Amino acid sequence: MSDIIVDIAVGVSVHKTFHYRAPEALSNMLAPGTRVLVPFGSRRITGTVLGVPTTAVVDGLKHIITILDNPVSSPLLELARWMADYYLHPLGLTIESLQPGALARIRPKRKTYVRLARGVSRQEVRGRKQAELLALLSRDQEVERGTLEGFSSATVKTLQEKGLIELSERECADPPPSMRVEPETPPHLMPAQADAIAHISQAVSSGAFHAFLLHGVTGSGKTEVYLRCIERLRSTGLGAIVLVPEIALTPQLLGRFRRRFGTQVAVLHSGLTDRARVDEYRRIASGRVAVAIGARSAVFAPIPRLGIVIVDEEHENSYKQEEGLRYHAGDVAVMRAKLQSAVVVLGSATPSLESYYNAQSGKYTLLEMPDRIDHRPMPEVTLLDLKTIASGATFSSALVERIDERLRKNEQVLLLLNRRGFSSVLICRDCGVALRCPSCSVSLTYHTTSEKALKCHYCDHSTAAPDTCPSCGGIHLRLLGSGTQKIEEEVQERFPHARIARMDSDSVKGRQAYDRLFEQVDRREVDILLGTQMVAKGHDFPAVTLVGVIDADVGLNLPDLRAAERTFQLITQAAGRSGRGELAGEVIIQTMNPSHYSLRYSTSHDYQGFYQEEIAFRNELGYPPAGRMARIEVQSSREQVASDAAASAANRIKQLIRGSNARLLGPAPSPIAKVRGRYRFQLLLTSSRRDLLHRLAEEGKKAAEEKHGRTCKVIVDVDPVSLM
DNA sequence: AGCACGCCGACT
DNA sequence: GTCGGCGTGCTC
Repeated sequence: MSDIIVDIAVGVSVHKTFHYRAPEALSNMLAPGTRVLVPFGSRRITGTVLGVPTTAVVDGLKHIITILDNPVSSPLLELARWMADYYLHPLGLTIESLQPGALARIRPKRKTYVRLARGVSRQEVRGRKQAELLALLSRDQEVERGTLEGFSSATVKTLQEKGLIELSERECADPPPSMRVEPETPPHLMPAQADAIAHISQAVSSGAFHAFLLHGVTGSGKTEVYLRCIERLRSTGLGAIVLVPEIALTPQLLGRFRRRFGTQVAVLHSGLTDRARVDEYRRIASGRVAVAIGARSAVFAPIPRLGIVIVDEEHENSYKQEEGLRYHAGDVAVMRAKLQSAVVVLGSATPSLESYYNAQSGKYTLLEMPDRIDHRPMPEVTLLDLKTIASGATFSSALVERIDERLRKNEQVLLLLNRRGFSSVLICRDCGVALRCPSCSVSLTYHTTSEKALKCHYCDHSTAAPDTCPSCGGIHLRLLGSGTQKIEEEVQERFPHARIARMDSDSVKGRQAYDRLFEQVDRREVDILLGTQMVAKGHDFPAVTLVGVIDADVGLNLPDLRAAERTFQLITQAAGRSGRGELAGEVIIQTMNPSHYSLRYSTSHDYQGFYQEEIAFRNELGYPPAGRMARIEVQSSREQVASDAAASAANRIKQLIRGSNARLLGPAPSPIAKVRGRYRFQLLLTSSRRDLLHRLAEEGKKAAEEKHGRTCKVIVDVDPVSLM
């Protein structure tokens, strides 16, 4: 029999596909999406069948080695093609990143099941144990071997040999051991919630693609909307994907989903072992799961019949993958829904400018939930001008008074300072030099945890803090700028009887610590919770009645087009943690810039106002969402190499750009010019046309690579989020 | 991305 | 005399 030829995307960083031979007998097992093992040079690598090429050179083709299981379904293959094209990433690698890396390695768990042999009439047996087992099986039909307690293997074996029972081995269908499920009584709905549910469910039942932006203020009950929409979906046999920021995967949120959907929930998060992740993946693919919930990569959950994709807190930056395949899970969710004729719901109290823009243009349907549940009031927000209080003081007297008041009333306080460590700079008073990271162009942060150390927040560099200036030998070293560690000390001094907990990436390492801290706050074992942006994200702490923002200006002056948007989101989200329970909430924001629009609109809970002002600025400069953007970054351990390669990219782009509406910014050193010993230069491209932008980015990349082949790394980032 | 091939420095 | 540095070219 002759061979067929198939087109294969290999899991290698090459922007083309390869042809392989396979016996014709296997042709019906080589549908597009089939995963295969192929020889590639001197190696064996995995690849994915794309189809049968129309024309092919027949000479010198190698044979496929084996066919792997877990094919990529055709909508997911289609999605991968779109992503590879949109994010300018090799198709083979893109496909591989849709599945857990360990999928091919880890075989499904198999268990042995015991049941009565078919067609055998009841027979008397001599052994008492044997009779018991037969009785058990005639009642329970089929039992997993491992659960048969009190029956020896001899009993089972004898009955099997007599032909009275049958053993069969297969993949176990058991859901993973779950927490106790206590079905909760769903709360009654606000009219705006009912309205949103009706719109979304109607779209789901129409069976056509539809995108919604659910703009609901903090505490308006967005999660309940998601739960109800998924509940309605279940009767139709369709499945759901719920994306949440990693940080929001708390026992609180998972508990709510598990109470509603029991074992029909599959959770994918970064803390899973390879085995657990693969098991969950297979369980989802088998169609036994109604809801797959997880962070960014859960957008690829292989739900067979997809009805709805929900992206909670869609404005969160963590939806953007910042390495390798630089996709945005929210955008991918919209495309996936489109390809599977499903509905996508993007939910947020502070939508990204991009999403609100799409809602304004009619691409998404806007659903508004302007009120908190049970008509609870929005917290009252006060801006405090730090310029009017004693310089160097961390706390205004107003904030101290308010904290005191809450402590007396036994209510909880949440304090936000988006800067970790103790002090952001250690500076020499004699020569003025600040201690900097040897591998990155940033100053080192002073940490007091365990030993007094200077740490870099961009690489893993860490040294003991010196007593004398390494540059001039001076002994007058001074700490400038406060982080959460320092504030924690100050708070403890000012409120010696308060129970204080700190929440930042230093104090909360790993999921367990995070969950534990959460439960402590829930059980009211903490009076003051202090932390970085971590404390502001999506949590529901009903006893918090005061939120204090210690320094709202952190991040406001960064050289980043989204600095104002990020500040507005962070402050609004932090403020939204206040007054979610029965008691009214209050918010105090300390700032040097009380007139800044991102703070003003945040104070009045005015998203619209903020949007109008911000979009005007974006329009003027052609920045997203008014225009599309791509970023090219050139990295090298040699500054000159990076700079030269970036210049070549710029020259090539300038030639191509003439007469078009595209614009080039740069090349310029990245705002953080060196990270981990690598110098970084970047170019920003803007245009209203995506195809043009793609072509320019590709050409720029090629030019940079031609100039300095392997000594530099060139990254293209389509729709960049971080510009640092 | 890897891995082989290839052409120049300090070691048994 | 070789072991191995990493520049560059290719992988059906």
